[in-house]
Amino acid sequence: MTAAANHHGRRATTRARRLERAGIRDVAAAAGVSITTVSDALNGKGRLPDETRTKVREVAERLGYRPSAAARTLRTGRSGLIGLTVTTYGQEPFTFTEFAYFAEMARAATSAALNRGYALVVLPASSRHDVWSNVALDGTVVIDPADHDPMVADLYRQGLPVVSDGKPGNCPVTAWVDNDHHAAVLGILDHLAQAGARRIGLLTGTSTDTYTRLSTEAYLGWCRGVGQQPLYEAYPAHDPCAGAVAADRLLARPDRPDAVYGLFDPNGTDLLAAARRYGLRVPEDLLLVCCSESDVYATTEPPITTLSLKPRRIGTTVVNLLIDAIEGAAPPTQDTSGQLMPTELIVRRSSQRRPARTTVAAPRPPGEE
Amino acid sequence: MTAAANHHGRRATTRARRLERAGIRDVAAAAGVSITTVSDALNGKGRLPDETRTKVREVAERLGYRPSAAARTLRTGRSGLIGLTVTTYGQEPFTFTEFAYFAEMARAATSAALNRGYALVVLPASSRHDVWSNVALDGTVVIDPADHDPMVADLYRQGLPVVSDGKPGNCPVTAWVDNDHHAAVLGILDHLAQAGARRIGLLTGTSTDTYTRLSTEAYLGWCRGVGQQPLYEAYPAHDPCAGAVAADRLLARPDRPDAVYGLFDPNGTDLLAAARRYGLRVPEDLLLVCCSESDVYATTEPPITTLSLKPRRIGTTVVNLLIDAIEGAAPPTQDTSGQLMPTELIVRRSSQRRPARTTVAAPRPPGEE
DNA sequence: TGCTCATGGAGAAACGTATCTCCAGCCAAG
DNA sequence: CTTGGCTGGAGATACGTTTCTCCATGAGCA
Repeated sequence: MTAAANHHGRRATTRARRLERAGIRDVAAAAGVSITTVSDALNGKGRLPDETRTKVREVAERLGYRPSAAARTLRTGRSGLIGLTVTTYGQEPFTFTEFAYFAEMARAATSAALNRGYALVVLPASSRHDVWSNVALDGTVVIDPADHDPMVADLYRQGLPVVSDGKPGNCPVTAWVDNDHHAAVLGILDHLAQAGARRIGLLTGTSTDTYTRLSTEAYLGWCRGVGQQPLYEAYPAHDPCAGAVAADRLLARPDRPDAVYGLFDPNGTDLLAAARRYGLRVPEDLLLVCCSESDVYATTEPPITTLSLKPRRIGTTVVNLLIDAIEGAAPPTQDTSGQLMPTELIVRRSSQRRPARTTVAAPRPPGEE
Repeated sequence: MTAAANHHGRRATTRARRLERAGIRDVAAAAGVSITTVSDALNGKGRLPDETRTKVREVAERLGYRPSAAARTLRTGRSGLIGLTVTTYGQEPFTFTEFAYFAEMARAATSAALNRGYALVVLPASSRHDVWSNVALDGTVVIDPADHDPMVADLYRQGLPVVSDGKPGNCPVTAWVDNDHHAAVLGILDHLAQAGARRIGLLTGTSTDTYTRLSTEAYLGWCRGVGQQPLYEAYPAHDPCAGAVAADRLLARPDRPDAVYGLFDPNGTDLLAAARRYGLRVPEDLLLVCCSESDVYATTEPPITTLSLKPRRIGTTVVNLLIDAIEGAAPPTQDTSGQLMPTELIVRRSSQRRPARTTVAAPRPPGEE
């Protein structure tokens, strides 16, 4: 008695109880071949004549056979699943301020993964350890890991490939990708200075993530270099209301800036509203730039110059690096390799001061134009 | 010789080859108990004194034991994974126009799933059959299923619970949730009429999805009811450029509407821009409402009245219904049960005509106020 | 003493696949 | 006639759990 027949007998007795899906054994029995042959035929392995292959495939199709992903994963050690880890504030996954960025990035990452036969699982960075351990991952993408992130360290220790979006603070990862935030900020400040700005302000965040830290440092360094007094307001970026308040505060200062760069997506509208309250015209009295992926800034009045972090490119790169690591089965190297991606400044009217069309006198005449 | 010891011996010989994670057998051996005891201790089952439980847990912790999700899934038949199926246009998952809606909905769905111990897997609705069959799902959420959706039918046939966001055209699902689009559109049209509108136009889509169809039908029905000539322009909603063109076309008509409702998120800015081109003031010359989840319409000039579909509530409901079906193990009933969720109209200045503050004469005096 | 129960825990059978090992048959070359 | 290689395919094992079944022990009770 063959194993298949044996199984079939057992299966037949329990069939009445619950609806059972056809397994590889059923296909083997129906095709009159062994399990090995079925597996080889369907997976294109082994040495089989095409005749046998097509016959097995027909039978499998007829029975509506779907291989068990769980069994395959158990056997091969590969699940085809990639974790997408997002930072959480409170109950919600991913922050409000990073919303557009995250959505674009996740979309690109999803596409890239699917193109290579993987699927993405969205997981929270903190807590819910139960969920984490319940899903078999081949690797993980971490967005904006915190300094000394315990979760990342834990994953890495388990031998799981980890690629982060954002240079990791102080935890080992297989690889990382990040924007060149330093260069981006310097570029914006130079752009504003060329447009005539003399006192450039910054709207920044209070959190310690890499993006905020690097950007603020670049700003301070630039100020030091050109001898400008730093003018900035920081607020908790995850609080959507705090941004408007901070924007107001920045423009209410006695040493009011004549240009502002806002690090977060909603800063553009917040600053525009604040400027309106103080009767400041943009760009005549106030130059504006903010970091955003949203295209609403193309249609605001006036349109606002934005810095795009190109999240699509980042999402694609991160996933491809991760899958390379998974399939290369390269043991995570000690010296983690990083990659800096360029950003894109989309110049619109809010940061361009043309020869005044009206008779308005700018706070300072554009000296270095 | 016990099975554990036997295993341990075998394991020891191969240890040198690859880094092996501790399995349940290793924990059992180290704790001096059986595999059964370890499993029971860690899962809170069986009859064990607390003493044994804590000891086993300590040993497991010390060895860094992580149960294999694949093995557990294979054994229990539950993966804790829920598919989130998104429609695709071309290569990209989820459409551009549904972007904010989808992002919010997905976020809520992710939270809801995690709260109940499940994780979400993002999957494309079309093609990539290989990826689909490679992941063990407990159930699937389908966003906006197409009429006679073959994928949904296939999933359902396999006995997998399927819950859809959007009333399914003609395919069986376990349950569905949708907004009351009919009531929403009627509410908006009444709102506009009360604000003085006499010729309400509609910016709609050319696709056949439920949302577009129901909304358009409601509009046409309303027009018939009040005896207004329908004024609408339809465009392919997945093309971001086509919207601006359609908005322009609608306002360029000889029988130009004095109020417009736009079905899609970008319609608000598109219509505002078009109105500006034609020298129409909002709301004095043109009342505006659009369906959007974006809060940028709170800060446009003027702020635009929007209809929110409350995607968060939908995402949460859909996931909870699905998990109920999964855990209730209720066999999918033939008579699929649906649920209508209310929408929310956020009234802003663009749809309100107050007693004219300036000396402007509105196209028609607000007769029915 | 003999019987019943409750307690604590061990053994072993699955779950459904991939794959390693090995065998039978056949044909050609020595 | 023997040997060796190639073809087509069968058997059996392992992946790491969960869980069903069952046994040993000791206490309580007649």
